Amino acid sequence: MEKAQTLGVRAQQKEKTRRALINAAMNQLSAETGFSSLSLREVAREAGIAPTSFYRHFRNMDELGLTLVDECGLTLRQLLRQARQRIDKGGSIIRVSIETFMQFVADNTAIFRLLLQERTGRSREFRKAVERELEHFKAELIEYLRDEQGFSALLADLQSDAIVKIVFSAGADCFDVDDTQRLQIAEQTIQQVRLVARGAEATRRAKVE
Amino acid sequence: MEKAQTLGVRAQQKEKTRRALINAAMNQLSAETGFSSLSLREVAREAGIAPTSFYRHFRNMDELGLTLVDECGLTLRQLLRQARQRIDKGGSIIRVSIETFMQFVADNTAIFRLLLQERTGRSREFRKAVERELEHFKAELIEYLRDEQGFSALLADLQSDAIVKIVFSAGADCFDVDDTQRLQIAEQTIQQVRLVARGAEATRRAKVE
DNA sequence: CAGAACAGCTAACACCTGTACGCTGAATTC
DNA sequence: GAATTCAGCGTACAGGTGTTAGCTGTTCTG
Repeated sequence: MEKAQTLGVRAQQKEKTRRALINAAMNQLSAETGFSSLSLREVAREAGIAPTSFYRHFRNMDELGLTLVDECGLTLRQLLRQARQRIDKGGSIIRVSIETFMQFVADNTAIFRLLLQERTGRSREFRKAVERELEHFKAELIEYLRDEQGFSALLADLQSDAIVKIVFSAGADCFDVDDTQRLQIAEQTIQQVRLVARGAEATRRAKVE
Repeated sequence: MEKAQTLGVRAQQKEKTRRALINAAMNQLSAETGFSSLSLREVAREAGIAPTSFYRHFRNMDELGLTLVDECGLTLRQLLRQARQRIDKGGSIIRVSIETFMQFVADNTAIFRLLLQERTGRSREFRKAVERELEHFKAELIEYLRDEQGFSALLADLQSDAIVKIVFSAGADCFDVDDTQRLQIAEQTIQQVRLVARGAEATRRAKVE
């Protein structure tokens, strides 16, 4: 709204169809097909524009894909940051974070699948982009473990890397699963993260003594 | 050899071109493209047969893909089982298993990528197939933790699930990486698995007391 | 208000895709 | 040795793909 007025009718409209393209891509992703086998023409069709008009917004499909990856990571991180603020009113940080994460996966299955899928597939550029997102999570977790929990830099790194791996893998487990099963997975993941935390704690003690 | 004689010239030749198709698919996988965007025609071309002859061996590309997944899981499991036997002559089971695993990933990058990629993508049937492979690993690990290490069923399950997640995620980290970096990743993974093991140990103690 | 900018369009291109059909020649069977 | 089986082939079709070139009408700019 506020930006729209300063943007002019034209740019406003352009942004609108850009969103339409992004949404169309996300919709087609939620079907059975992966991003790599989805076509410029079909995306354009669903967005309601001519195939050739696609190029007014993205140089090719890959550019659209990278946009999707960026957006997905961004919104997920925002969500988790909000969740962490809610913790100050009491509650386990592990539990709240993981439950938030799982809720995100359930709500945005298609786009989260893109994230996980392109982590191992497609072009190197895609993989780098996803890895960058995972690094963001890891970095925030490291900061927390070091500053709030007093872990050494090395142990914080090792620990958070393991946790990110466990949590994102658990996210992948949620794809073909109903709500109650998802809650079970969340519960299991919480316990696993606690396992790691406990191991790190034990390691710290062993080194201090 | 021994089977070839009883198999007849004809069946022998058929098996040969079947392998050619499988190898062709693996080769094309090692390029940049994922399995979903790889075409029957190109695979047939690389295998040196006419496109239509493909159907003499597989009903469609998906059937070929599932074959690939099965084979990959099978050889990896055999490798790990061999590794575990070598352990009896001394050496940490964690270290030997993970180093074997990482070596496999380095040698069979293309097909391992298929495994990880189809875990989150494509048809439900593919995902189920990959999940089945992961379950096999988990099951063997559970057995070891329960019988040899004396963990409770619940704790063994929790622990091995976490370990499989960590190790396979680490495998994904090896894609765009040279040999020395891969060794670093292996080292880090070993420490992380030990973290989990230590956490599980601490949990067991806490429950006993 | 004239002129530039530009999102979106249509038409057309060269190419690739999966698959149906029917044939051929060698291996197999009886 | 005649009959059958069947892996592999060539042809052909209908439909999809990305991308180029050039037009149109609206919005923005000076």
